Amino acid sequence: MVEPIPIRGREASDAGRRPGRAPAGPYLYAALRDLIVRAELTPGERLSEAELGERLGVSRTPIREALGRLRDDRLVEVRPQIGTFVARISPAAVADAQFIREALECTAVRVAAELADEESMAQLEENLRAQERSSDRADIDSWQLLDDTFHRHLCDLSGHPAVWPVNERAKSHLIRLRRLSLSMPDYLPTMVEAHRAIAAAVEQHDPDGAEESLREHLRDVLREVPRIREQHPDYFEEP
Amino acid sequence: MVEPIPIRGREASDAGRRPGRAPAGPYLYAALRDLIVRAELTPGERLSEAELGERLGVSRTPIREALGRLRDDRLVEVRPQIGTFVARISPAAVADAQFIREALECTAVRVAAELADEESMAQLEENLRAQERSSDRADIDSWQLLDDTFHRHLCDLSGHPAVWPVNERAKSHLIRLRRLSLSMPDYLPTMVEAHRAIAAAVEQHDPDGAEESLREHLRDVLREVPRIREQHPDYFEEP
DNA sequence: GGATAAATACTAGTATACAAGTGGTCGGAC
DNA sequence: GTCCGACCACTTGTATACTAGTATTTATCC
Repeated sequence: MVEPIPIRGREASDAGRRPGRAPAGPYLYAALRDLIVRAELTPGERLSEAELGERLGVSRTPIREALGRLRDDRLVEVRPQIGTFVARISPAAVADAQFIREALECTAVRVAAELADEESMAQLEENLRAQERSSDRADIDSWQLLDDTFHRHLCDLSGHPAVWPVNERAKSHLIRLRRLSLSMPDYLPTMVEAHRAIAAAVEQHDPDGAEESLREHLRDVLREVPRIREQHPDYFEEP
Repeated sequence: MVEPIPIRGREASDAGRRPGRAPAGPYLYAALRDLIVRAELTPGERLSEAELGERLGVSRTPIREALGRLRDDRLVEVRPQIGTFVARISPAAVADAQFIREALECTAVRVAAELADEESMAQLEENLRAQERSSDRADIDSWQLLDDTFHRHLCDLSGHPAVWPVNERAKSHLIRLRRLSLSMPDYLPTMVEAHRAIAAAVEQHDPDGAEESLREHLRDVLREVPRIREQHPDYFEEP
Protein backbone atom coordinates (compact mmCIF):
# COMPACT_ATOMS: atom_id res chain seq x y z
CA MET A 1 0.00 0.00 0.00
CA VAL A 2 1.23 3.50 0.71
CA GLU A 3 3.84 4.95 2.99
CA PRO A 4 3.42 6.96 6.14
CA ILE A 5 2.58 10.53 5.31
CA PRO A 6 3.71 13.91 6.60
CA ILE A 7 0.70 15.08 8.57
CA ARG A 8 -0.37 16.99 11.57
CA GLY A 9 -0.67 14.91 14.65
CA ARG A 10 1.44 12.98 17.04
CA GLU A 11 4.08 10.96 15.33
CA ALA A 12 5.26 7.62 16.49
CA SER A 13 8.73 9.06 16.84
CA ASP A 14 9.53 12.30 18.55
CA ALA A 15 12.05 13.24 15.88
CA GLY A 16 11.24 16.86 15.35
CA ARG A 17 7.82 18.34 15.55
CA ARG A 18 7.28 19.99 12.24
CA PRO A 19 4.62 22.68 12.50
CA GLY A 20 2.06 23.71 9.94
CA ARG A 21 1.02 20.32 8.66
CA ALA A 22 -2.15 19.98 6.68
CA PRO A 23 -4.94 17.93 8.23
CA ALA A 24 -4.61 14.29 7.26
CA GLY A 25 -8.26 13.66 6.47
CA PRO A 26 -8.45 15.17 2.99
CA TYR A 27 -5.18 13.59 1.96
CA LEU A 28 -6.29 10.18 3.16
CA TYR A 29 -9.62 10.57 1.41
CA ALA A 30 -7.90 11.30 -1.89
CA ALA A 31 -5.38 8.50 -1.46
CA LEU A 32 -7.97 5.88 -0.58
CA ARG A 33 -10.26 7.08 -3.32
CA ASP A 34 -7.43 6.69 -5.80
CA LEU A 35 -6.70 3.16 -4.60
CA ILE A 36 -10.36 2.24 -5.00
CA VAL A 37 -10.68 3.84 -8.41
CA ARG A 38 -7.59 2.01 -9.64
CA ALA A 39 -8.97 -1.24 -8.23
CA GLU A 40 -5.93 -1.69 -6.01
CA LEU A 41 -8.54 -1.94 -3.31
CA THR A 42 -10.85 -4.25 -5.16
CA PRO A 43 -14.66 -4.18 -5.09
CA GLY A 44 -15.87 -6.29 -2.19
CA GLU A 45 -12.55 -6.10 -0.38
CA ARG A 46 -12.71 -5.64 3.34
CA LEU A 47 -11.01 -2.63 4.88
CA SER A 48 -10.18 -2.15 8.52
CA GLU A 49 -9.75 1.25 10.10
CA ALA A 50 -7.13 -0.15 12.44
CA GLU A 51 -5.17 -1.79 9.66
CA LEU A 52 -5.36 1.18 7.31
CA GLY A 53 -4.25 3.46 10.15
CA GLU A 54 -1.31 1.21 10.89
CA ARG A 55 -0.21 1.03 7.29
CA LEU A 56 -0.62 4.73 6.68
CA GLY A 57 1.02 5.75 9.92
CA VAL A 58 -1.95 7.51 11.51
CA SER A 59 -4.57 6.71 14.10
CA ARG A 60 -8.07 5.60 13.28
CA THR A 61 -9.44 9.10 13.61
CA PRO A 62 -8.49 10.62 10.28
CA ILE A 63 -9.07 7.24 8.63
CA ARG A 64 -12.65 7.38 9.89
CA GLU A 65 -13.04 10.83 8.47
CA ALA A 66 -11.82 9.72 5.06
CA LEU A 67 -13.98 6.61 5.11
CA GLY A 68 -17.00 8.71 6.05
CA ARG A 69 -16.60 10.78 2.96
CA LEU A 70 -16.00 7.71 0.82
CA ARG A 71 -19.22 6.33 2.21
CA ASP A 72 -20.97 9.51 1.10
CA ASP A 73 -19.54 8.83 -2.37
CA ARG A 74 -20.88 5.29 -2.20
CA LEU A 75 -17.40 3.94 -2.77
CA VAL A 76 -17.40 2.05 0.52
CA GLU A 77 -20.06 0.42 2.63
CA VAL A 78 -19.77 0.62 6.37
CA ARG A 79 -21.33 -2.20 8.36
CA PRO A 80 -21.12 -1.44 12.08
CA GLN A 81 -19.40 -4.15 14.13
CA ILE A 82 -18.61 -6.10 11.01
CA GLY A 83 -16.38 -4.05 8.80
CA THR A 84 -16.01 -1.64 5.97
CA PHE A 85 -16.05 -2.93 2.41
CA VAL A 86 -15.13 -1.43 -0.91
CA ALA A 87 -18.47 -1.10 -2.67
CA ARG A 88 -19.14 -3.50 -5.48
CA ILE A 89 -20.25 -2.01 -8.76
CA SER A 90 -23.99 -1.73 -8.89
CA PRO A 91 -25.66 -1.28 -12.27
CA ALA A 92 -28.32 0.89 -10.64
CA ALA A 93 -25.70 3.11 -9.03
CA VAL A 94 -23.88 3.34 -12.34
CA ALA A 95 -27.05 4.43 -14.10
CA ASP A 96 -27.72 7.02 -11.40
CA ALA A 97 -24.20 8.36 -11.61
CA GLN A 98 -24.45 8.52 -15.37
CA PHE A 99 -27.67 10.49 -15.16
CA ILE A 100 -26.21 12.98 -12.72
CA ARG A 101 -22.99 13.34 -14.65
CA GLU A 102 -24.79 13.94 -17.92
CA ALA A 103 -27.13 16.46 -16.31
CA LEU A 104 -24.27 18.44 -14.82
CA GLU A 105 -21.63 18.20 -17.52
CA CYS A 106 -23.95 18.62 -20.48
CA THR A 107 -25.54 21.69 -18.91
CA ALA A 108 -22.10 23.09 -18.12
CA VAL A 109 -20.68 22.43 -21.56
CA ARG A 110 -23.53 24.33 -23.21
CA VAL A 111 -22.61 27.39 -21.19
CA ALA A 112 -18.93 26.76 -21.82
CA ALA A 113 -19.59 26.79 -25.56
CA GLU A 114 -21.14 30.23 -25.23
CA LEU A 115 -18.46 31.68 -23.00
CA ALA A 116 -15.31 30.14 -24.47
CA ASP A 117 -12.53 32.57 -25.25
CA GLU A 118 -8.96 32.30 -26.51
CA GLU A 119 -7.47 31.79 -23.10
CA SER A 120 -9.78 28.97 -22.15
CA MET A 121 -9.35 27.30 -25.54
CA ALA A 122 -5.58 27.50 -25.13
CA GLN A 123 -5.97 25.73 -21.82
CA LEU A 124 -8.01 22.94 -23.36
CA GLU A 125 -5.58 22.63 -26.28
CA GLU A 126 -2.65 22.29 -23.93
CA ASN A 127 -4.46 19.54 -22.07
CA LEU A 128 -5.28 17.74 -25.31
CA ARG A 129 -1.65 17.77 -26.40
CA ALA A 130 -0.65 16.31 -23.05
CA GLN A 131 -3.32 13.65 -23.49
CA GLU A 132 -1.85 12.71 -26.85
CA ARG A 133 1.58 12.33 -25.33
CA SER A 134 0.17 10.08 -22.59
CA SER A 135 -1.74 8.12 -25.18
CA ASP A 136 1.41 7.64 -27.27
CA ARG A 137 3.20 6.31 -24.20
CA ALA A 138 0.18 4.16 -23.25
CA ASP A 139 0.46 5.80 -19.85
CA ILE A 140 -2.96 5.09 -18.38
CA ASP A 141 -2.39 6.77 -15.03
CA SER A 142 -1.33 10.11 -16.36
CA TRP A 143 -3.94 9.97 -19.09
CA GLN A 144 -6.72 9.48 -16.59
CA LEU A 145 -5.57 12.48 -14.63
CA LEU A 146 -5.59 14.55 -17.81
CA ASP A 147 -9.02 13.17 -18.72
CA ASP A 148 -10.31 14.36 -15.38
CA THR A 149 -8.67 17.74 -15.85
CA PHE A 150 -10.20 18.10 -19.28
CA HIS A 151 -13.66 17.53 -17.91
CA ARG A 152 -12.93 19.83 -15.04
CA HIS A 153 -11.93 22.60 -17.45
CA LEU A 154 -15.23 22.17 -19.26
CA CYS A 155 -17.18 22.47 -16.04
CA ASP A 156 -15.16 25.43 -14.84
CA LEU A 157 -15.80 27.18 -18.13
CA SER A 158 -19.44 27.37 -17.14
CA GLY A 159 -18.43 29.95 -14.56
CA HIS A 160 -19.68 27.78 -11.72
CA PRO A 161 -16.71 26.27 -9.89
CA ALA A 162 -18.88 24.32 -7.46
CA VAL A 163 -20.10 22.09 -10.27
CA TRP A 164 -16.87 20.14 -10.42
CA PRO A 165 -16.65 18.90 -6.81
CA VAL A 166 -20.29 17.84 -6.92
CA ASN A 167 -19.79 16.12 -10.24
CA GLU A 168 -16.55 14.53 -9.18
CA ARG A 169 -18.06 12.86 -6.18
CA ALA A 170 -21.25 11.83 -7.95
CA LYS A 171 -19.38 10.09 -10.72
CA SER A 172 -17.14 7.94 -8.58
CA HIS A 173 -18.61 4.69 -9.84
CA LEU A 174 -18.13 5.75 -13.44
CA ILE A 175 -14.49 6.53 -12.86
CA ARG A 176 -13.97 3.02 -11.63
CA LEU A 177 -15.54 1.64 -14.76
CA ARG A 178 -13.52 3.99 -16.91
CA ARG A 179 -10.32 2.80 -15.31
CA LEU A 180 -11.23 -0.83 -15.86
CA SER A 181 -12.10 -0.11 -19.48
CA LEU A 182 -8.75 1.59 -20.08
CA SER A 183 -6.98 -1.74 -19.82
CA MET A 184 -8.33 -2.53 -23.22
CA PRO A 185 -6.09 -1.99 -26.20
CA ASP A 186 -6.31 1.03 -28.50
CA TYR A 187 -8.66 2.75 -26.19
CA LEU A 188 -6.77 5.91 -25.37
CA PRO A 189 -6.58 7.30 -28.92
CA THR A 190 -10.36 6.92 -29.21
CA MET A 191 -10.83 8.88 -26.03
CA VAL A 192 -8.50 11.65 -27.12
CA GLU A 193 -10.35 11.89 -30.41
CA ALA A 194 -13.66 12.28 -28.62
CA HIS A 195 -12.22 15.01 -26.43
CA ARG A 196 -11.04 16.83 -29.51
CA ALA A 197 -14.50 16.79 -31.03
CA ILE A 198 -15.95 18.30 -27.85
CA ALA A 199 -13.29 21.00 -27.72
CA ALA A 200 -13.89 21.86 -31.39
CA ALA A 201 -17.61 22.37 -30.78
CA VAL A 202 -16.86 24.55 -27.77
CA GLU A 203 -14.43 26.61 -29.81
CA GLN A 204 -17.06 27.06 -32.52
CA HIS A 205 -19.53 28.33 -29.89
CA ASP A 206 -21.86 25.45 -30.77
CA PRO A 207 -23.78 24.47 -27.59
CA ASP A 208 -25.82 21.76 -29.33
CA GLY A 209 -22.76 20.17 -30.93
CA ALA A 210 -20.79 20.34 -27.74
CA GLU A 211 -23.57 18.75 -25.74
CA GLU A 212 -24.07 16.00 -28.28
CA SER A 213 -20.37 15.17 -28.52
CA LEU A 214 -20.00 15.19 -24.77
CA ARG A 215 -23.05 13.02 -24.16
CA GLU A 216 -21.88 10.51 -26.71
CA HIS A 217 -18.46 10.46 -25.07
CA LEU A 218 -19.86 10.09 -21.56
CA ARG A 219 -22.05 7.17 -22.62
CA ASP A 220 -19.12 5.36 -24.10
CA VAL A 221 -18.11 3.84 -20.81
CA LEU A 222 -21.51 2.22 -20.40
CA ARG A 223 -20.94 0.17 -23.52
CA GLU A 224 -17.97 -1.46 -21.83
CA VAL A 225 -19.91 -2.65 -18.80
CA PRO A 226 -20.88 -6.12 -20.10
CA ARG A 227 -17.30 -6.86 -21.10
CA ILE A 228 -15.95 -5.62 -17.78
CA ARG A 229 -18.52 -7.70 -15.99
CA GLU A 230 -17.43 -10.77 -17.89
CA GLN A 231 -13.82 -10.21 -16.92
CA HIS A 232 -14.53 -9.27 -13.31
CA PRO A 233 -17.84 -10.77 -12.25
CA ASP A 234 -16.91 -10.56 -8.57
CA TYR A 235 -16.52 -6.80 -8.85
CA PHE A 236 -20.26 -6.51 -9.40
CA GLU A 237 -23.13 -6.67 -6.97
CA GLU A 238 -25.19 -9.80 -6.91
CA PRO A 239 -28.43 -9.21 -8.82
CA MET B 1 -31.24 24.51 21.39
CA VAL B 2 -32.13 20.84 21.28
CA GLU B 3 -32.31 18.15 23.88
CA PRO B 4 -30.00 15.23 24.45
CA ILE B 5 -30.75 12.46 22.01
CA PRO B 6 -31.08 8.69 22.27
CA ILE B 7 -27.92 7.45 20.65
CA ARG B 8 -25.33 4.78 20.74
CA GLY B 9 -22.40 5.52 22.93
CA ARG B 10 -21.52 5.94 26.53
CA GLU B 11 -24.06 7.91 28.44
CA ALA B 12 -23.24 10.26 31.21
CA SER B 13 -25.31 8.08 33.52
CA ASP B 14 -25.06 4.34 33.71
CA ALA B 15 -28.83 4.05 33.95
CA GLY B 16 -29.48 1.16 31.60
CA ARG B 17 -27.51 0.47 28.49
CA ARG B 18 -30.05 0.38 25.76
CA PRO B 19 -28.76 -1.63 22.82
CA GLY B 20 -29.40 -1.09 19.15
CA ARG B 21 -29.06 2.66 18.97
CA ALA B 22 -28.53 4.34 15.64
CA PRO B 23 -25.22 6.12 15.18
CA ALA B 24 -25.44 9.71 16.29
CA GLY B 25 -23.63 11.28 13.36
CA PRO B 26 -26.43 11.26 10.79
CA TYR B 27 -28.97 12.50 13.31
CA LEU B 28 -26.69 15.31 14.41
CA TYR B 29 -26.00 16.25 10.81
CA ALA B 30 -29.70 16.55 10.06
CA ALA B 31 -30.42 18.44 13.26
CA LEU B 32 -27.64 20.95 12.78
CA ARG B 33 -28.50 21.35 9.12
CA ASP B 34 -32.06 22.15 10.08
CA LEU B 35 -30.96 24.72 12.62
CA ILE B 36 -28.78 26.39 10.00
CA VAL B 37 -31.43 26.31 7.31
CA ARG B 38 -33.96 27.87 9.69
CA ALA B 39 -31.41 30.51 10.67
CA GLU B 40 -31.59 29.49 14.31
CA LEU B 41 -27.87 29.18 13.89
CA THR B 42 -27.35 32.41 12.05
CA PRO B 43 -24.89 33.03 9.22
CA GLY B 44 -21.55 34.05 10.66
CA GLU B 45 -22.33 32.55 14.06
CA ARG B 46 -19.51 30.75 15.77
CA LEU B 47 -20.00 27.12 16.70
CA SER B 48 -17.88 25.13 19.09
CA GLU B 49 -17.58 21.37 18.96
CA ALA B 50 -17.23 21.25 22.72
CA GLU B 51 -20.26 23.44 23.33
CA LEU B 52 -22.47 21.68 20.79
CA GLY B 53 -21.47 18.34 22.27
CA GLU B 54 -22.35 19.54 25.74
CA ARG B 55 -25.70 20.86 24.70
CA LEU B 56 -26.60 17.83 22.65
CA GLY B 57 -25.39 15.36 25.23
CA VAL B 58 -22.66 13.71 23.18
CA SER B 59 -18.92 13.91 22.90
CA ARG B 60 -17.11 15.90 20.27
CA THR B 61 -16.66 12.86 18.06
CA PRO B 62 -20.05 12.60 16.39
CA ILE B 63 -20.28 16.38 16.37
CA ARG B 64 -17.09 16.45 14.31
CA GLU B 65 -18.57 13.95 11.92
CA ALA B 66 -21.70 16.03 11.44
CA LEU B 67 -19.71 19.24 11.04
CA GLY B 68 -17.49 17.54 8.47
CA ARG B 69 -20.46 16.78 6.31
CA LEU B 70 -21.87 20.27 6.80
CA ARG B 71 -18.53 21.59 5.68
CA ASP B 72 -18.86 19.47 2.53
CA ASP B 73 -22.23 21.14 2.01
CA ARG B 74 -20.59 24.55 2.46
CA LEU B 75 -22.98 25.32 5.29
CA VAL B 76 -20.14 25.76 7.78
CA GLU B 77 -16.59 26.94 7.52
CA VAL B 78 -13.98 25.24 9.67
CA ARG B 79 -10.97 27.33 10.64
CA PRO B 80 -8.43 25.17 12.47
CA GLN B 81 -7.49 26.44 15.93
CA ILE B 82 -9.95 29.29 15.60
CA GLY B 83 -13.42 27.89 15.30
CA THR B 84 -16.23 26.72 13.16
CA PHE B 85 -18.62 29.28 11.72
CA VAL B 86 -21.99 29.04 10.05
CA ALA B 87 -21.27 30.05 6.47
CA ARG B 88 -22.50 33.40 5.41
CA ILE B 89 -24.53 33.53 2.23
CA SER B 90 -22.29 34.04 -0.74
CA PRO B 91 -23.84 35.24 -3.99
CA ALA B 92 -21.33 33.15 -5.91
CA ALA B 93 -22.20 30.03 -3.94
CA VAL B 94 -25.88 30.77 -4.47
CA ALA B 95 -25.37 31.05 -8.21
CA ASP B 96 -23.41 27.79 -8.24
CA ALA B 97 -26.08 26.00 -6.26
CA GLN B 98 -28.75 27.37 -8.55
CA PHE B 99 -26.90 26.12 -11.59
CA ILE B 100 -26.48 22.65 -10.16
CA ARG B 101 -30.03 22.48 -8.94
CA GLU B 102 -31.43 23.52 -12.29
CA ALA B 103 -29.22 21.07 -14.14
CA LEU B 104 -30.31 18.17 -11.95
CA GLU B 105 -33.96 18.94 -11.37
CA CYS B 106 -34.76 20.15 -14.87
CA THR B 107 -33.15 17.07 -16.40
CA ALA B 108 -35.03 14.86 -13.96
CA VAL B 109 -38.39 16.52 -14.52
CA ARG B 110 -38.13 16.00 -18.27
CA VAL B 111 -37.78 12.28 -17.68
CA ALA B 112 -40.50 12.39 -15.05
CA ALA B 113 -42.87 13.96 -17.58
CA GLU B 114 -42.26 11.03 -19.88
CA LEU B 115 -42.61 8.34 -17.25
CA ALA B 116 -45.43 9.71 -15.10
CA ASP B 117 -48.27 7.32 -14.41
CA GLU B 118 -51.44 7.38 -12.31
CA GLU B 119 -49.75 6.22 -9.17
CA SER B 120 -47.03 8.83 -9.26
CA MET B 121 -49.51 11.56 -10.13
CA ALA B 122 -51.66 10.51 -7.19
CA GLN B 123 -48.63 10.89 -4.98
CA LEU B 124 -47.94 14.40 -6.25
CA GLU B 125 -51.60 15.34 -5.92
CA GLU B 126 -51.66 14.19 -2.32
CA ASN B 127 -48.60 16.27 -1.59
CA LEU B 128 -50.14 19.32 -3.25
CA ARG B 129 -53.28 19.04 -1.15
CA ALA B 130 -51.14 18.84 1.98
CA GLN B 131 -49.28 21.92 0.79
CA GLU B 132 -52.54 23.79 0.43
CA ARG B 133 -53.52 22.91 3.96
CA SER B 134 -50.16 24.13 5.27
CA SER B 135 -50.50 27.28 3.21
CA ASP B 136 -53.98 27.93 4.62
CA ARG B 137 -52.60 27.59 8.13
CA ALA B 138 -49.54 29.75 7.25
CA ASP B 139 -47.50 26.89 8.66
CA ILE B 140 -44.08 27.58 7.19
CA ASP B 141 -42.28 24.66 8.76
CA SER B 142 -44.59 21.96 7.52
CA TRP B 143 -44.91 23.64 4.16
CA GLN B 144 -41.17 23.63 3.64
CA LEU B 145 -41.03 19.95 4.39
CA LEU B 146 -43.76 19.33 1.84
CA ASP B 147 -41.99 21.55 -0.67
CA ASP B 148 -38.90 19.42 -0.28
CA THR B 149 -40.93 16.25 -0.62
CA PHE B 150 -42.57 17.56 -3.78
CA HIS B 151 -39.23 18.20 -5.39
CA ARG B 152 -38.00 14.87 -4.20
CA HIS B 153 -40.95 13.13 -5.83
CA LEU B 154 -40.11 14.84 -9.11
CA CYS B 155 -36.50 13.69 -8.91
CA ASP B 156 -37.47 10.16 -7.92
CA LEU B 157 -39.85 9.99 -10.87
CA SER B 158 -36.80 10.12 -13.11
CA GLY B 159 -36.02 6.60 -11.97
CA HIS B 160 -32.69 7.68 -10.50
CA PRO B 161 -32.95 7.77 -6.71
CA ALA B 162 -29.38 9.00 -6.25
CA VAL B 163 -30.28 12.33 -7.81
CA TRP B 164 -32.09 13.54 -4.74
CA PRO B 165 -29.32 13.22 -2.14
CA VAL B 166 -26.85 14.90 -4.48
CA ASN B 167 -29.34 17.65 -5.24
CA GLU B 168 -30.32 18.07 -1.61
CA ARG B 169 -26.79 18.69 -0.48
CA ALA B 170 -25.88 20.90 -3.42
CA LYS B 171 -28.83 23.20 -2.84
CA SER B 172 -28.25 23.89 0.81
CA HIS B 173 -27.63 27.58 0.30
CA LEU B 174 -30.83 27.94 -1.69
CA ILE B 175 -32.87 26.33 1.02
CA ARG B 176 -31.60 28.93 3.45
CA LEU B 177 -32.70 31.67 1.12
CA ARG B 178 -36.02 29.99 0.55
CA ARG B 179 -36.65 29.86 4.26
CA LEU B 180 -35.80 33.52 4.70
CA SER B 181 -38.07 34.43 1.82
CA LEU B 182 -40.98 32.48 3.32
CA SER B 183 -41.29 35.04 6.10
CA MET B 184 -42.83 37.33 3.55
CA PRO B 185 -46.59 37.56 3.36
CA ASP B 186 -48.72 35.81 0.79
CA TYR B 187 -45.83 33.79 -0.39
CA LEU B 188 -47.03 30.28 0.22
CA PRO B 189 -50.03 30.37 -2.10
CA THR B 190 -47.79 31.54 -4.93
CA MET B 191 -45.46 28.62 -4.31
CA VAL B 192 -48.29 26.10 -4.26
CA GLU B 193 -49.61 27.53 -7.51
CA ALA B 194 -46.21 27.11 -9.15
CA HIS B 195 -46.03 23.53 -7.96
CA ARG B 196 -49.41 22.86 -9.47
CA ALA B 197 -48.30 24.13 -12.84
CA ILE B 198 -45.31 21.81 -12.79
CA ALA B 199 -47.41 18.82 -11.81
CA ALA B 200 -49.92 19.60 -14.58
CA ALA B 201 -47.18 19.60 -17.21
CA VAL B 202 -45.82 16.32 -15.87
CA GLU B 203 -49.29 14.81 -15.98
CA GLN B 204 -49.69 15.97 -19.58
CA HIS B 205 -46.40 14.28 -20.49
CA ASP B 206 -45.01 17.62 -21.57
CA PRO B 207 -41.23 17.64 -20.88
CA ASP B 208 -40.72 21.13 -22.29
CA GLY B 209 -43.57 22.60 -20.28
CA ALA B 210 -42.48 20.82 -17.12
CA GLU B 211 -38.93 22.03 -17.49
CA GLU B 212 -39.99 25.59 -18.17
CA SER B 213 -42.38 25.73 -15.22
CA LEU B 214 -39.84 24.19 -12.91
CA ARG B 215 -37.02 26.47 -14.01
CA GLU B 216 -39.21 29.50 -13.54
CA HIS B 217 -40.17 28.28 -10.09
CA LEU B 218 -36.59 27.52 -9.08
CA ARG B 219 -35.43 30.97 -10.15
CA ASP B 220 -38.06 32.61 -8.08
CA VAL B 221 -35.97 32.53 -4.94
CA LEU B 222 -33.18 34.47 -6.62
CA ARG B 223 -35.50 37.42 -7.08
CA GLU B 224 -35.83 37.67 -3.33
CA VAL B 225 -32.10 37.94 -2.68
CA PRO B 226 -31.82 41.76 -2.77
CA ARG B 227 -34.69 42.12 -0.34
CA ILE B 228 -33.31 39.48 2.00
CA ARG B 229 -29.93 41.15 1.83
CA GLU B 230 -31.47 44.46 2.81
CA GLN B 231 -33.16 42.90 5.81
CA HIS B 232 -30.18 40.79 6.88
CA PRO B 233 -26.99 42.34 5.53
CA ASP B 234 -24.87 40.58 8.13
CA TYR B 235 -26.05 37.22 6.83
CA PHE B 236 -24.14 37.87 3.63
CA GLU B 237 -20.47 37.61 2.84
CA GLU B 238 -18.55 40.82 2.54
CA PRO B 239 -18.03 41.66 -1.13
C1' DG C 1 -1.56 56.00 29.15
C1' DG C 2 0.28 53.33 25.46
C1' DA C 3 3.10 49.68 23.61
C1' DT C 4 5.10 45.23 23.97
C1' DA C 5 5.86 40.69 25.60
C1' DA C 6 4.37 36.81 28.16
C1' DA C 7 0.76 34.06 29.91
C1' DT C 8 -3.63 32.06 29.38
C1' DA C 9 -7.79 30.38 27.35
C1' DC C 10 -9.51 28.44 23.55
C1' DT C 11 -9.69 25.95 19.18
C1' DA C 12 -9.55 21.92 15.73
C1' DG C 13 -6.94 17.66 14.65
C1' DT C 14 -5.42 13.61 16.48
C1' DA C 15 -4.33 9.40 19.40
C1' DT C 16 -5.96 6.17 22.53
C1' DA C 17 -9.15 3.72 25.53
C1' DC C 18 -13.80 2.00 26.24
C1' DA C 19 -18.45 -0.01 24.92
C1' DA C 20 -21.74 -2.56 22.22
C1' DG C 21 -22.37 -5.76 18.82
C1' DT C 22 -21.05 -9.48 15.21
C1' DG C 23 -19.09 -13.60 13.45
C1' DG C 24 -16.15 -17.46 13.85
C1' DT C 25 -14.13 -21.19 16.44
C1' DC C 26 -14.01 -24.70 19.74
C1' DG C 27 -15.73 -27.99 22.96
C1' DG C 28 -19.35 -30.78 24.71
C1' DA C 29 -23.65 -33.32 24.19
C1' DC C 30 -26.40 -36.39 21.53
C1' DG D 1 -20.63 -36.88 12.71
C1' DT D 2 -23.66 -33.03 13.64
C1' DC D 3 -25.62 -29.42 16.27
C1' DC D 4 -25.67 -25.99 19.84
C1' DG D 5 -23.85 -22.91 23.17
C1' DA D 6 -20.00 -20.49 25.13
C1' DC D 7 -16.07 -17.95 24.39
C1' DC D 8 -12.96 -15.11 21.93
C1' DA D 9 -11.32 -12.00 18.47
C1' DC D 10 -12.63 -8.47 15.88
C1' DT D 11 -15.34 -4.54 14.30
C1' DT D 12 -17.33 0.30 14.34
C1' DG D 13 -19.05 4.18 17.23
C1' DT D 14 -17.88 6.91 20.85
C1' DA D 15 -15.58 9.33 24.85
C1' DT D 16 -11.57 11.34 26.59
C1' DA D 17 -6.86 13.00 26.74
C1' DC D 18 -3.07 15.10 24.23
C1' DT D 19 -0.91 18.38 20.70
C1' DA D 20 -0.11 22.36 17.88
C1' DG D 21 -1.68 26.66 16.82
C1' DT D 22 -4.48 31.16 17.39
C1' DA D 23 -6.45 35.01 19.72
C1' DT D 24 -7.18 37.40 23.89
C1' DT D 25 -5.84 38.95 28.31
C1' DT D 26 -2.61 40.41 31.65
C1' DA D 27 1.60 42.27 33.36
C1' DT D 28 5.51 45.15 32.78
C1' DC D 29 8.10 48.87 30.99
C1' DC D 30 8.69 53.46 29.16
